Amino acid sequence: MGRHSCCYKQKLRKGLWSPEEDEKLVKHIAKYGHGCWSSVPKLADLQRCGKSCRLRWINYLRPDLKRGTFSQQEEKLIIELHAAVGNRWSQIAAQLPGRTDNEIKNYWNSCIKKKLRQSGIDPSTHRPLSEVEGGDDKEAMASGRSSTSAPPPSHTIECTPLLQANDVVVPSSISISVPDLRCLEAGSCSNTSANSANSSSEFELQISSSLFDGSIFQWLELFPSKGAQHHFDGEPEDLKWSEYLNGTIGSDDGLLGEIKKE
DNA sequence: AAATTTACCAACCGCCATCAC
DNA sequence: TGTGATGGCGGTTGGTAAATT
Repeated sequence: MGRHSCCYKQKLRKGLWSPEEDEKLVKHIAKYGHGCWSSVPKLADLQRCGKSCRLRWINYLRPDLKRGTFSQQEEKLIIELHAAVGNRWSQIAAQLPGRTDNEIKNYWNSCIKKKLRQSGIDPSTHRPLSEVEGGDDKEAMASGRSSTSAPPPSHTIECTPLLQANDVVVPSSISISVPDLRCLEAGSCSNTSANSANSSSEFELQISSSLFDGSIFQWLELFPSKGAQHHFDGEPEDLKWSEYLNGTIGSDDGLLGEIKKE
């Protein structure tokens, strides 16, 4: 396996996306949807591989992205979810409307980890550093894909409206049945049986939000082909795309409008 | 003011899962 | 059933802005 086949093709650009490329991609998706990602570059006249287009769209161009700094509540939720599911960023991102797994991952690695360590908590195990000292299976638990990372004993956390702060009304309740919810606050850890790797990995998230199913089609329903026209005609070149999209589309009425207010 | 370090984040890489043939 | 193509995910890298010396 290895590399995506389309990446072998010649003349594919890499690195940062130019505004022109962004525009092409957004226009194309607004008009046709992404369909098969591998065909997007050709149809949209982009010298990129489909994978790259997908990533760019998901992480940056999607109109339902929130961006900006994470709120306290979001941060708390990330920590809780990380304690529950480990480095399964996509699952965590699913509970944070408008945030991408990449964004959350970056935030985790650059900020939260540090904060937790400073508070004496091991970011991998969510246990007090004093308990974890010695190294052991530190990363093992957090690495989602590792077969040894099967989450431990089951607990349930209920997250009631967590993201209202930014006018984002999301999951009225998230019920997570997880194997061993690690202690989130130093010293409050009562359950230390963190190594039951063979415990059932039952994990279920119930989310009531219907706003972010991550579908371009949903977006297109909300802004039927209007996106392209409305946003690309005669706009200043130097406008940053993210701001551009978020700002303009977000200010539109409808569900996304509500979500966007920041 | 210049050099160096740190922090942040966009994007790439490689792997796995799934699907179609 | 086997194989290749594709989508998706998590880990990692590299560029750059900000902070510090």
